[in-house]
Order: sequence, then structure tokens, then C-alpha cells
Amino acid sequence: MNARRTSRADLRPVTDAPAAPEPVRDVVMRAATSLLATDSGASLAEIAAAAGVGRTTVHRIFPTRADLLSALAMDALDRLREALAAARLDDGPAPEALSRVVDEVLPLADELRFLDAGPDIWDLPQMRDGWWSVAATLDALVQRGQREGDIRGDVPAELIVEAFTSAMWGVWDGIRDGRVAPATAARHLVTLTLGGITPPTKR
Amino acid sequence: MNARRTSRADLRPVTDAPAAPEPVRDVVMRAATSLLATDSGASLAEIAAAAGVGRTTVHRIFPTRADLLSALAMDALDRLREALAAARLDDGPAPEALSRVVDEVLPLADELRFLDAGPDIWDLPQMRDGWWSVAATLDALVQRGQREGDIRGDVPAELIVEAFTSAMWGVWDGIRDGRVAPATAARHLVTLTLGGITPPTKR
DNA sequence: CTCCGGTGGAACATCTCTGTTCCACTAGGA
DNA sequence: TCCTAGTGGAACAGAGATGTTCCACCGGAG
Repeated sequence: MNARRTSRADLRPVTDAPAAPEPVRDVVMRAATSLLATDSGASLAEIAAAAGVGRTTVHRIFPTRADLLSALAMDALDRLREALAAARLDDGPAPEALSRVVDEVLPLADELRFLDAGPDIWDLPQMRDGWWSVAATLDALVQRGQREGDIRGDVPAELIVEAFTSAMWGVWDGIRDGRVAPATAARHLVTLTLGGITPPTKR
Repeated sequence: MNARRTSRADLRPVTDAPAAPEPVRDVVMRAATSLLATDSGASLAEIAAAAGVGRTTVHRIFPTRADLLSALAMDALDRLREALAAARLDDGPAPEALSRVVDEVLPLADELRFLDAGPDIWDLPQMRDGWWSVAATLDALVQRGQREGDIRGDVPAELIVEAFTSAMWGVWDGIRDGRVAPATAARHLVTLTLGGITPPTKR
């Protein structure tokens, strides 16, 4: 399959690349991501309509609804893992790494927002496992920070990770609903996470 | 209706109060609360079964599913408002009031957890309005703290409230799923909220 | 031009949930 | 004892969604 695609591409002159037609699969997934973000109960018919394709076509690519959700979940997890990789969790002091996590993950809001929608997605074992592994990665980061004395040790790492990730979800929501300014959200979230609400002058 | 109930009660001797039979309505609401907390899509049939009553009876009390959800939402908001009242938001420094909020609200997890389940509940205008007013109350508290110099002013109040409430939701989840120890959760959450993750020794 | 893969549309069976109606039963009060 | 309100069960219609099948169409490759 890959070979065939490659050979076809090679036949074309590289110069006037005719705006490679986006695979239908991707169009459907984008539409689903965007639709499910605001309406977790969106039916396959609605998703198909939003993607501009027939319901039959959706069904040909994703035989069941679970297949579609699963593909979306895998995609989301991939992006998340890429973001964590880009944050270089093992480099430098843990708090700085956490700050990079915010910078890398927060912009993904549009593509991950749909996750908070339905429980259907979290019912997928792959999703639970994948998320668990992400949380475990962050756990390890926080624990490293605690060992190295850069993160307070009097609060369990799991609770820190839980509060941290939840705060990020909340800020996503706030951005979506217009309660939080997108541009400065990352910086403020980092400030809060590192220093809490106590003003710097009072410590 | 109220009068009739009162007069009946008055006829009984107060001494051997025969364990007043719990109104069916309350039984149903409790069952629904508990069931929806883990399965937002629970059908009325499942809820009725969990409550130990017939589906017909549920339907007699709550003509439509929306009526039931609405009643649950109102109940949850009432409890939340009571908790905020008990936290005496206007007394003393704002950070201490916030800390009391955690102490009062966190134990409500069992009764409020079902809120994170379905979007159905948040679609109710009463729920959105009610929650909005709760958030506004917290906003005001944070702003007071900022005016009085007890809460940092370089982060918008809405973002603080957003991150704070989200962290609380997250800790609820963590408790439910066994990732977070219930007994110490409130204290740790307060510690994090006030001081962030930076160890006290490093400031 | 012809063929053919991919597509869209229509129709269908099936399932599940909701909301409604009707009837039988039972416990407690008059 | 009889009556009645409240209840539970069964059955029904309707709505919506899913998954399947079949067929017509179109555009590009040969």
C-alpha cells in the first residue's frame, strides 16, 4: 500500500504538485474531532455531513462508531506523546520541563478537546492505557523533581499530576468558552503551577 | 400537600418515631446520583432498578428524563451553595476562605460527581446559570484577595478560579479512581493552590 | 471509448430508550 | 370490611441511531 502510493507520487513531476487531495479518512477525522468537541453525542450522520461525505463512506472507512472513536483516540494520544517528547522531560530541572509541557500541550486544545466530551472514548481500553502511560510519564517527571529538590515533597506526586493536568483541562475549557485569554493562558498557568496563588511579595 | 403531611406526622407520638419511610422521590434521586456518577448514560430503567422501584413510578415523579436531571442539578447546586455559605467567603483573608472552600466542597464529591458525567446536565439552563453564579462568587473572592494583596494580581482571577475548580474536579476523580488518598487530599490541594509546586525551602 | 474503483443515496432491519396507557395488586385509612 | 391512593408490570407507539445492502453515478486509468 505504501509502495503503491510512493510510486504514484514519483510519477508526477515534483514541481507542480497538484495540491495532493486529502485522504477522505483524514477529512472525516478532522470533522469528527471538531464536531465531537462541542457535541459529544454527534451522530455518524452529522459527522458525515460535516465532513461533506456520505454516511456510507464514513461507514466504509470506520465500520463501526467505535472504530472511528478509537482512531480519534489513537491520533490524540500520538499528538500528546509528540508534545511530551518535544517538551524534553529529561532535560534540566523538572519545573522547567513542566513549564515546557504546558507550552507544548496547551496549543493542542483544538485537537484534544473532544476527549472531554463522551465517556465512550474513555471506555476504550487503548485510551485508558494510553492516558495512563501519559500520566505515568508525568508522575515520573514530578518524582524526579522531588528527588532533586526542585518540587515540594510534602505533596504526593500523583496528586500534583492530577491537579496539574486537571488545571490544564480547565484552562482549555476556559479558552473554548471565552473566559480565558488564549495568548497568555500558558504563561499564567505555569506561574500558578509553580508558585500558587500567594503573591511573590508575601513570602 | 405539605399540610396533610404535617398533620399526619402530628398525630403520631414523637417518642417512637417509626423511622419515617423515605419518600420515593428521594430514593430515586439517590440511586440516580450514584448510578450517573459512574455511567452518565444510565437509562431510566437502570435507575429505577437501582432504586428498587418500577420504571412507571420514576416516570410518575419525574415525567421526563430532563425533569429528573433538572432535579438532580438543583439539588447539587443547593449543596454547593450551602458549602460555600459554610465556608464564610467574606470572613478573613481570601486565601483562608479558599482553603475553607476546599474543606467544605471536597467531601461533597459523592453527591456532585455525577455532574462530570453527561453533557445533558450542563445543557440545562438552570445548571449553567447556577454554576455560573457559583463561579462568579469564587471570582469575587479571588478578586477581593487580589485587592487586599493576599492573592497574586499578575494572573487573571478567572484563570485562577478555572484552574482551582478544575484541580478540585481532578482530585475528585483521583479519589474515585483510587489514585489519591481521600484523607489528606484536601490539605494537599490547599497546599498546592496556595504555594504551587515549588518547595518552601527554595524561595 | 470502456472499464472500474470509489462514492453517495435510498431503503431496510434492528436496537434501545423514552414516554404513554391500561390493568392488577396491595397496604393502610375510613 | 370496603375504598382508595400509590405502585409495579406489561404492552405499545414513536423517535433516533447504527449497521447493512443495493444500486446509480462519476472520473480517471488503460
